[in-house]
Amino acid sequence: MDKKVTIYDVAREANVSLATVSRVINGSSVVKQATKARVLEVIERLDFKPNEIARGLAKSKTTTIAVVFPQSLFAHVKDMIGGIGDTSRTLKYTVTFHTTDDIGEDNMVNELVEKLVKSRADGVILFNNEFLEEEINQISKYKIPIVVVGDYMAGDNLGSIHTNVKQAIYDITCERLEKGIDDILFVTTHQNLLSDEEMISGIQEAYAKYNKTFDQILESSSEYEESYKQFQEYFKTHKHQLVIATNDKEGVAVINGATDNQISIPDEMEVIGMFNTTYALMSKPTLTSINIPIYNMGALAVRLLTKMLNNEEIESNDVEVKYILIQRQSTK
Amino acid sequence: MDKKVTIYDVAREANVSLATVSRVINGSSVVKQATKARVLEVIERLDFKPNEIARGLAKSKTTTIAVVFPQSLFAHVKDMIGGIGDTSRTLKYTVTFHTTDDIGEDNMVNELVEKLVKSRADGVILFNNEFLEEEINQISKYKIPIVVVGDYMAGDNLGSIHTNVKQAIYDITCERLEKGIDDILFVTTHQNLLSDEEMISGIQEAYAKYNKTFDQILESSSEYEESYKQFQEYFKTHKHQLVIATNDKEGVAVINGATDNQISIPDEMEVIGMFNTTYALMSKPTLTSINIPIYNMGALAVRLLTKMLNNEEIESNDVEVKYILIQRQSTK
DNA sequence: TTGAAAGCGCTAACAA
DNA sequence: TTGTTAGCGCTTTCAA
Repeated sequence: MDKKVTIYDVAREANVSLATVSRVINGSSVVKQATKARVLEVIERLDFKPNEIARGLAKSKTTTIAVVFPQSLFAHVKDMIGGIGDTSRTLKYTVTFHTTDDIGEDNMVNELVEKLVKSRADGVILFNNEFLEEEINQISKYKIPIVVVGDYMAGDNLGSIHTNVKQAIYDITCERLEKGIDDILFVTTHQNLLSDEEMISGIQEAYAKYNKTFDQILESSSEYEESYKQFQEYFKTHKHQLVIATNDKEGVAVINGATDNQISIPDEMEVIGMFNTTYALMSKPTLTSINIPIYNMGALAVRLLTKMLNNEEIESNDVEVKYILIQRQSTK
Repeated sequence: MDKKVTIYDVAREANVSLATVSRVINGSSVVKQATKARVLEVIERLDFKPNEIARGLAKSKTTTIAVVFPQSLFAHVKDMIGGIGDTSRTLKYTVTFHTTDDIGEDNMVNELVEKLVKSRADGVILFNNEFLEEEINQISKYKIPIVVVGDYMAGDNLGSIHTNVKQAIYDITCERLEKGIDDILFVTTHQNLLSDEEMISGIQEAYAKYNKTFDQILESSSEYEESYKQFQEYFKTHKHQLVIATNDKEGVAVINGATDNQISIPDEMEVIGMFNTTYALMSKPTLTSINIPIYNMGALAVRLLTKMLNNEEIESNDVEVKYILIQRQSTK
């Protein structure tokens, strides 16, 4: 076990050429059964594990996909990692993770691309974030296939997995406006997996339909503690009929902040969160939330990307997944 | 940009041998300034990015570290990823992620090791889990350095980052026993980042010190929804003076389950969670929790591993990090 | 200070 | 069905 055993060792021991060994480990069908058996026996006996690096060099393919995301999006990416991990495992791809700061130092994107290119990842999965466009531009130069999660995107060597949040928000808003409820607050944070611009335009279009204009947007911290404090203050002097938050953590902060000010939820004020995370289950009252199939988005991203890599048939390189509104106690 | 530019292209363009180019990109000091400048200019102009795969093959080093964890531990690993990502980024290491099932199929560990060995990762970071021993045994055979997070471990090519939870639990328990509080319930889940055996022995030793025996242990689901239901039932017929949970999610489930049964916290029952996560801030009352510096543990794991890889001086390959009890409303 | 050349461990024509 | 051989793109002696 001391010296790494190579394909040469196997070849010598099995009395065949290394080409034959290579054929065996790559499942070529031309090898005679007897030879194959002999080679396999030797591989087993010597505990030979083909060096993926050497193979990568020879084939100019690494069967590696790079996943890139800003730290702040981690909470969302987290649930996706299950889907990404499982799928890439069954598809025999290795995944490398690259996190970026949120600070957005000037050369951050450059550094990232440098690393991606050097590592010769076959493809990359990106998440909707404020530097997305820049990232795509840079990476595309090197013809590396990209799949973006969280925003609509399609093109050459470029696909995406997304969900129609705009529609979701539009529907919710229309439903309230229909009932005469029009004091809606939209709460967002700096970084979000799903485009908050889309969501806002969803609300706006709904308002427009009822000949009203919408402009109640509040930005809060992605740190629960901070946004909770913010809402504790905020609800001393404010109250709305409905609050829509871009994620459950904010939603819970709203519930707790409002409750501290004796605002009764959902009677006086309704709250809706997003992503249907564990957070939504913990609050009192529990939080109504838009469920986004995060795990699936991860799985689909890997699936789509590998299809692109292997030139498989692709129905659409711009995949939409369905959301569902999960009703809980924070809405009527 | 179409054909990948290689070191040959640079060499030709700069009128030097590829050895010289190699020296330049590896920062060798022997190259004449003028030559170096010329080469760098060409590198820039051609946008040459050295192929890490080829380099890996030539040097038999990949500057890659593999991080392996079971899906169920993700919630904990999540916060560590920041530390792992940041540190490996500054140290110029690439990290690959490998998740394992919790099902623990027979050959799961074998498959994992197969992948690790083939990928020629320089080192691996493992997390405390039920298959840890098996994983270590298998991986060690290939002389791949390992750092374990979450449990004490030391040896040849083996280090660890851990925290003395046993002491933490021991202290907490003693403090109560001193006051005559001896009805303590310990709540654990199937998989945990920190060894619950350690924690339990911490309680037991405290009890022993007071000539009592401890045996109130409850296993609950790692799914909040399930454990919440479990505690809603449980506290219909039970009550304790103190509940210690192996993580905040369980702690919140306890608080909510008990509160539903009109058990007043902390007056009638105290609750302590672990890891000091956002969950602990959301509950009402907020949850007292043992803060474990998760980010640092990730950073330290990478640091220790890279030291092992580069034969740097190591004070101890068994690093202990400090915990702190964060007092909140769920304890008196 | 630089260059020539032999690997690193594998794949993939091309021959046999 | 198998073997020979030329790469893949870099690092690293050894000479010059």
